[in-house]
Amino acid sequence: MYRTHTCGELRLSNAGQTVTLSGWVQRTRKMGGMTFVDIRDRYGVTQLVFNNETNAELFDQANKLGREFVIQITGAIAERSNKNTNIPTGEVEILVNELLILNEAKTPPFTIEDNTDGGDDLRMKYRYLDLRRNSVRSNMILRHQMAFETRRYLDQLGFLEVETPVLIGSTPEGARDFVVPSRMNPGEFYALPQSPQLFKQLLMVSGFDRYFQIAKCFRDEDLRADRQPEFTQIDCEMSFVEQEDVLQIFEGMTKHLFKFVKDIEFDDEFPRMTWHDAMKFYGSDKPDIRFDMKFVELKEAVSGHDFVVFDSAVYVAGICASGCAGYTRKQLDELTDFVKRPQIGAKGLVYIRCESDGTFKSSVDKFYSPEDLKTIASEFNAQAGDLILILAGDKTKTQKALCELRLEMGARLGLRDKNVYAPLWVIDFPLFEWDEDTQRYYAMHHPFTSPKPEDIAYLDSDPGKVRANAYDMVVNGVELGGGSIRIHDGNLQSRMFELLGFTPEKAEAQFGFLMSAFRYGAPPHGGLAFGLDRFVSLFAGLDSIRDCIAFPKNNSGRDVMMDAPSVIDQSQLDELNLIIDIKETK
RNA sequence: GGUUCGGUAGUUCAGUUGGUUAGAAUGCCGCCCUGUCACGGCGGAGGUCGCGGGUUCGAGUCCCGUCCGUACCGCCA
Repeated sequence: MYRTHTCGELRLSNAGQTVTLSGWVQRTRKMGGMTFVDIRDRYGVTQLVFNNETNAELFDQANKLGREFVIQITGAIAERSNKNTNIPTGEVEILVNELLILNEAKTPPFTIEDNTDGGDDLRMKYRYLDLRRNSVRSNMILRHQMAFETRRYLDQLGFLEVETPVLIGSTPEGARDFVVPSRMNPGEFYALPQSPQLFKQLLMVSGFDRYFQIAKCFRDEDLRADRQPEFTQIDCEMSFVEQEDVLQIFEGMTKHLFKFVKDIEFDDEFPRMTWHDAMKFYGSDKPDIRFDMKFVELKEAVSGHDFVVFDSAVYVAGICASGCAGYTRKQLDELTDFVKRPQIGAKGLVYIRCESDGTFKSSVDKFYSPEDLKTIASEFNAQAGDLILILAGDKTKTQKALCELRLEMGARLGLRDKNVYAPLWVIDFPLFEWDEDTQRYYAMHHPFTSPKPEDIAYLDSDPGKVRANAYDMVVNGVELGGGSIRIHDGNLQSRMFELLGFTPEKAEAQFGFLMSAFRYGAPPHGGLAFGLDRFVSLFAGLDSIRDCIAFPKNNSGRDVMMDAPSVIDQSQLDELNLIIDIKETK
C-alpha cells in the first residue's frame, strides 16, 4: 500500500497515528542535526522530520533527497513545537521511520512554486511540471467544477448529452476548417467541426427536444490570448422554444454556475441591450458594463466651428472620465499615443478639462469658446474635475478606438475589478453583415439564424436592416456565449442561402442533408453555445484561456511539449495518397 | 500577412554615450548549523549574450537579415 492518507488531510486530531504518505519532495530544510522535508501531492503539503540522533542512517538518506523525488514514507504523526499557521497541515509533522524512494527526479528547469520563476515558453514545454503547481491545478479543478455543475443543471432540466462526430464534412463558410485526409477515400478529406451546429439542429429534427454537449471545437484561425485552435463549447439546443425561453434557461444556467462555483448570487434579471445600443453607447457588441462612461455623439454639437478635423469627420464622439481633469500633459500624451497605436489607428485625441473653478481647458480652445465647451460638457453631464476625451473620423474605426480608450480609462480608474461581474444579454443583432471586399452580405451569426418575423419584409429590399433572433451573453466585456432561434422552414432557409450568394446547387451540395431533414418535419428550435474556456478564465480571473487548459497550444498553434504539428513519414503520406509540395512564399 | 515588445548563467532579469575579466537574485554543488517552514552562514561551479552578416581599433550594446516567443490588428460565419 502506497499510502494511508493524502498529503493534505492530516490534522492535530490525527496525532499519534502511524501513517504512510506518498508524494513529491517539495523542499528540504537541513538544520544540521535534523532535516525537514515537505512532501506534496494534489491535496496539500505535509512536513516530515528526520533526526540524526533518532536514526542516523535514515537521516543520511533524507539528506540525499532532491526536489521532485517521488517518495513513500511511514511514521508517526506528532504535534509540532513550532506551528505553521499558513498551511492546513501546519500543526502536525511526521516523525519518519521508513523512507522509500519510489523514483528519483532530475532538477526541474523551473521551481514548482505558486510564484514560479519559469517563463511561459518553458512552462509550456514542461507543462506536466507546470500542472504540479497550485495555481494551474486550481484552474483545472475550477474547470471540472464548472463542467460538472453545467451537467447537473442541464440534466435537471431534461437535457440529454449526445456526442456528435469529430470527423465531418468541410464547409467553406465561416472560419477555416482543420482537415484530415481520408486513407480509404483517396483525395478526400474530413474536416473537424467548428461547432456541432448542424448536428444539434438535426437532433431537434430527431425529436431529442433538449440537447447539450460539452464539445471540442476546432478553428484554423490565428490565435490570441483568448483563442485556441481547439476549444470547448457548452453546446445546447432546444425545440419548441422562442428566444425568451432560451434566454431564461441559460440565464438560469449562468446564475447556477455563479452560485454553486463562485458563491455569487444575482437577484435581478440580467440586463438586456440591443446590438444597436451596445454599438452606440459602448462601440462594441460585447460591452463591459462594470462601469458607465457611455459614448456621447457630438457631431452636431461640434460642427461649424472651422475645426477641420471635426467638420470633415463622419462621426465624432467622446467619453467623460470622472475626476481626471488633473491629468498632466504627459498623461494626456500617453493617452494620445495609446489611441494612435497602429492597432487602434486614431489620428489624434481631443480633450476638454473641466477645471475645478468651473472653467474649461481644451486642446481645441482655438476653435471653441468657453461657452461652446460648456455646451459640449453639458452633453456629458460633466462635473468640475472631469476630463472629456473625444475622437473623430470614420464611424466604425472611431467607435472601435473610443471603445478601446474607454476600456483603458476604466482600467486606469480601477473600474474593472475582476471580482465584480456584470453580465448582460446583447440582443437584436443584425442578420447580415456587408463585406466591402467581396461586395456581398455575410451571415453575422451563421446562415441558419432566423430573422425577426417583423423584419422579414426587408429581406429583399434592405437586408442590412433585418434583425435576427440572435443573442449573446456578455460578462465584463467577454463574449461568453451566443446563439439564435434557427430557421426551421425549408423555404426560408433556401431564401437565406440565396441571399448569402449560394447557388441552389451549392446549397444542396453543402447543406442538402439539412434541407432534406427540414422537409421531414423540423420543429421550431433554437439554442446557444458557451465558450467553456472563457467561462473558466472569467471565473478564475485569468488573462489567458491557456491557463485553464491542461495542454494548450502556443501563439503559433504549436504544442511545444510534444512538438506538434510535425512532418509525417513518407509511408504515411503514401497511404494517404498525399504529395507534399510546399510553395515558396518568398 | 502586418504592428509591438522581447531573446544575456538551469531560471527570472540588470547591463550606462560602443571600451578592461558580462553582473544580481534564485536554483544547483560542497562545507557549517537540532525547530525550520521563502531557514540561515561560508564557499564553488555555471555564459556560443538566439542565429547570420555588416559598421568600428573595439559590438551584449549600433545597422541589416533571419529564427523563436508575447500581445495586438487583419482573420475568428
